[in-house]
Amino acid sequence: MALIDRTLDTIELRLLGMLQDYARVSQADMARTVGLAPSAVLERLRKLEARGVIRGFAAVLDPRAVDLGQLAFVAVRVSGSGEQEENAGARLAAVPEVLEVHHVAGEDCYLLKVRTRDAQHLGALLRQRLGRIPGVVSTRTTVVLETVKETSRLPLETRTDLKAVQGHEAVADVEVTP
Amino acid sequence: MALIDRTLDTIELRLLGMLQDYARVSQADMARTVGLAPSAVLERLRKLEARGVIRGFAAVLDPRAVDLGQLAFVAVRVSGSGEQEENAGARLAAVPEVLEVHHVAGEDCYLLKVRTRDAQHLGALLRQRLGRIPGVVSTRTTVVLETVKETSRLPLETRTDLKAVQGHEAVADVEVTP
DNA sequence: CGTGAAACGTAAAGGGA
DNA sequence: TCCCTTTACGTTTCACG
Repeated sequence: MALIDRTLDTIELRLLGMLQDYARVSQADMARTVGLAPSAVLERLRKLEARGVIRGFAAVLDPRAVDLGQLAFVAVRVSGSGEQEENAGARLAAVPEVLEVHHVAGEDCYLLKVRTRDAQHLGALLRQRLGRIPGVVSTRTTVVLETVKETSRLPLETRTDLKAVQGHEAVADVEVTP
Repeated sequence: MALIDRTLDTIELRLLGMLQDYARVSQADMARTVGLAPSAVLERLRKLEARGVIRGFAAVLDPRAVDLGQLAFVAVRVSGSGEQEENAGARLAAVPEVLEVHHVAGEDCYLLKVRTRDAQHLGALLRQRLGRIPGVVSTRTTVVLETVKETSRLPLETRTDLKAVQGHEAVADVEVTP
């Protein structure tokens, strides 16, 4: 797939930026902002989704409002063959309270991001659900006291943007002697 | 605010579930699914947003597609007064590549989730941007080799749901002798 | 990529349980 | 308070140029 690495143009970056800020923005608004027809915006969005650049659209909820006020990171040590290790990863990922599973460098094989109601429920999850997964040898938990920032918004390179600005609007503000 | 702890009913949980799965779902679709008029759905969504239950709607992008293929978790040790500590947290949070800043229990004050282009850029970020923040004493970085699961979807209690099903559809499938 | 028209969705007003 | 219907307006979608 040569397409997967195809670079994103200015318009696509601006569309992605708008969608990261507010996924329910209308195509018409995007069209007005980037100066395209709505149909062209729709086409670009479809292609971005097909290319896998856009993975999905998610509502972001307040964890406390759904009784998941306790956040923790859990380092899980796994023993056994590579196959058994992968299997443990998949079983960790299958737990709904486990929001993230990362395979990390170092002695602790997996790093998990976990949300539970409170510390008690966290303890129960560790012992009853995670600890019982075959291959899981030990866990080391870091409890989060307060979250200062939490976003999935990726910083989009504005380099292409700047280039384009220099090549279009900016030149209108500058004396050019041909 | 007594409203902040008000519990969510079955319909609200279903709306939130739909929005978590696909934030661009139309109100009309939600209305059909939960069996309400579109206007009632609109009203509920507005209240959920006003209550802060819904924090926002975000597009989820493939980090590699925007040249942020290197994920890492960074434990940051901070020295100084409580005020200086908070200030360091705010400055860490201001870095776009720093997606999350959590204040954690234990000797390492902050745990960060960071995305960069590659290991080189990660190193540069650590030295040039994070290391220069006043109060930051040291950092310990865990590099992610592979992400098995990464979602922001919170598991919603289906207990209320099940009750409702028992009270409605389920009874239709069951012999009831009055 | 844009146009145009049909199909569809949204949001506000008004009223009822 | 919560929900419904109605209605005017905006948006999405698709065939076509």
